[in-house]
Amino acid sequence: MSQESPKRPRGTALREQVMQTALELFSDRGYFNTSIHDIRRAADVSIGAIYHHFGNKEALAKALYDDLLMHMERDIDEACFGRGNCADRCRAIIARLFESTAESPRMMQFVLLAQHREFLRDEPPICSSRPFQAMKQVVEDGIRNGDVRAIEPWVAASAMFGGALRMMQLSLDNAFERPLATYLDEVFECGWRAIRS
Amino acid sequence: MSQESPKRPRGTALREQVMQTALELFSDRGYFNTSIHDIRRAADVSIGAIYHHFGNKEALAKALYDDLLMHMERDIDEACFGRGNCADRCRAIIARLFESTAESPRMMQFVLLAQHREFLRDEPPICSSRPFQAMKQVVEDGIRNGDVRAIEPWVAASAMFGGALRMMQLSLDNAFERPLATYLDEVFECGWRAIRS
DNA sequence: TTGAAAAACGAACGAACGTTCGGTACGCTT
DNA sequence: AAGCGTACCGAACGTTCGTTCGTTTTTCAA
Repeated sequence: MSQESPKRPRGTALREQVMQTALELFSDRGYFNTSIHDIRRAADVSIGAIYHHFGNKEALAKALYDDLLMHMERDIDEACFGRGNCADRCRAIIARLFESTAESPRMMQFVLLAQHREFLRDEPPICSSRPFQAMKQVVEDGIRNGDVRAIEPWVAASAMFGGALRMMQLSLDNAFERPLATYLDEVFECGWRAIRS
Repeated sequence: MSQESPKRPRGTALREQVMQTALELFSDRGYFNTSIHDIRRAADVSIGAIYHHFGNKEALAKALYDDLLMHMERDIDEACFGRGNCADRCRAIIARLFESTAESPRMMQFVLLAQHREFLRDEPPICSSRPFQAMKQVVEDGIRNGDVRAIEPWVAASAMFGGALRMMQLSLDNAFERPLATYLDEVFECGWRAIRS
């Protein structure tokens, strides 16, 4: 009988414990204001365990970043699934992003604001990561079948999702009193008016 | 006779020398990857001089940040000057921001991407800084006199300028081959369609 | 039961960092 | 000339950080 001790998580459990703690500290105080010793203390694990699982501090951040990007990509894929229409897809993507921002603000904070290139030096810019490429692809498909005006795809993607992303940042900065989701209709309407044909 | 030595700048000249060097290093490698000793070496000044003028590292960053925000605010004010029309103002603001991004990419990088709250802990979020408030104000005026649809001001401002700001970030990440300015017409057109009545 | 690999532990280390401080150089007033 | 304040200098300091590594504990197949 293999029991997972709540006090001293072993194996995969410890790995996830460390990653979750690291996410909290990194997004609250920033990567450089968080030491391995801080993570050790907050996660109640040993220095050795962290280095056993991740190798070094930068690799821990990279593992976290990859994990969060994967989640975000899955969210976007799920939002598109079963929707053929460009407008429907865009709306579903924004809705999903808004939900994630409300439910897991730290995750969004890390992905959007992490300024990851300051500590992941050779990581490509976030605009070329899979989830953002997928968003651009949806708009490009819209241009191809005529739902969207024939404009530069970068411009179209920025116009469609730029406002929504800004609203997410503002929400993370606590600029709003109402929940982010209550702005969904207006935000989508603006983005769609910007690019529809 | 007071002569300004080019080799060993004195007074204000040294101060600006340090700030310019700090901007280069901070925006190239990031605040935490740049040590005071790095700045000392690159600016060819002494440690003592830096501390004499700025007090400490964080205060140097703050001085830089305030200076750049002031520049940006002046840019926006100048763009609006003499233009009463909301659309004209918005277009002029985006044009000016695009110019600044092309001319002083490091300045824009620092202001937009610096993730300044990671090292300026008690600085308010950038969305509440003067230049961004000014952009929101232009759109609010547009709503008041009917040029812009009656929607939540935050949504309208994000829709009008969110796409442009995203394009600037993409440009700073070298996502484009063409100069940023060549997208100006399309970017403005998208933003304006999003919010015009 | 045993043995060896994997996981976890944490004291200790060396390098790098931000900052200090005792000092010198210079310009201006008296 | 003398006195004074500002500007500048840089060796040295104390701290913190990421990382190492010898050791202990756990797991599990044989």
